[in-house]
Amino acid sequence: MKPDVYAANCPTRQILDRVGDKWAVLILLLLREKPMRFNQLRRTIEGISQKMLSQVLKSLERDGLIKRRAIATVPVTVEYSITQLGVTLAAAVDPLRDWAEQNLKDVLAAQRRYDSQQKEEAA
Amino acid sequence: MKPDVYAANCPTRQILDRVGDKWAVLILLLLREKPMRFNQLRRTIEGISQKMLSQVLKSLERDGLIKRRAIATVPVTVEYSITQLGVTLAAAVDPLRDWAEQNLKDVLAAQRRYDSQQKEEAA
DNA sequence: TATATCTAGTAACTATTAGTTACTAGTGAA
DNA sequence: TTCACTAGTAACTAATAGTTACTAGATATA
Repeated sequence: MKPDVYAANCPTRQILDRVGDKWAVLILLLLREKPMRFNQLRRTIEGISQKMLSQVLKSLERDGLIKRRAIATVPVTVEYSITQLGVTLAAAVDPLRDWAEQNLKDVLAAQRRYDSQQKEEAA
Repeated sequence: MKPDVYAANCPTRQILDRVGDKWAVLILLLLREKPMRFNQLRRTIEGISQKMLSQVLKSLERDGLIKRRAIATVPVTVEYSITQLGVTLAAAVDPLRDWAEQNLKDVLAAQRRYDSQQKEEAA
């Protein structure tokens, strides 16, 4: 049976929503490079708050995309790393990032066209 | 110069955010199949409200991913269709949808594992 | 000896966004 | 006469995102 992403109860849609999380994707791509600690992630990802980082890490761990390892140092450090499942998701995100980089100019141009059109109509 | 998606001001991140929009992706994939009217979209995509549909259609049009065409019928009908740029974005989203369909079981299993683990620790 | 900094978060609060519901106006059908 | 259809918009509420202050124990700095 083929899943219908347009049905509200479709679980595939839940996963698309999760990928839609702006921070989740960034964290996943970062952890693919190398494991990182909490504050290390916070410093690297500009604009993320402690709360959101904590929240998103938890949900990524819940989904089996990353794993959390507490190391008995003083103070305790926690290392986050990507799982095999996470690696495959990150790979599926790559085409999207590439698209964004390649088509950024076109999108910005379209926005400018649209905005000036709107201004004209308002006048 | 390589864009840094981890920098807050990176325009590529803006595009990732837009793709992150749960409704936008669904609409894009639908319009790739065939052009559709406003209420037709609303009926097909379960759970979307008039307001969100209107909002998302507007921003997709602004980004040059879809185009809007008003047809002089009575009452006026409006047809939305995907642009060439939109087609390329939809293609970049495909691997993601495929990933979701293929790995849904693993993700749900990971969630169950995590949740029962948490319950244990709470007890 | 105080003071600041580091660790990984949590709690309380505010701001922003998502979603709900009712409404527009003109026409055709039951 | 009342309902349904078209494509939205406006006002409101609910949910989520983001901000800020705080925890506790140790180490470095002045």
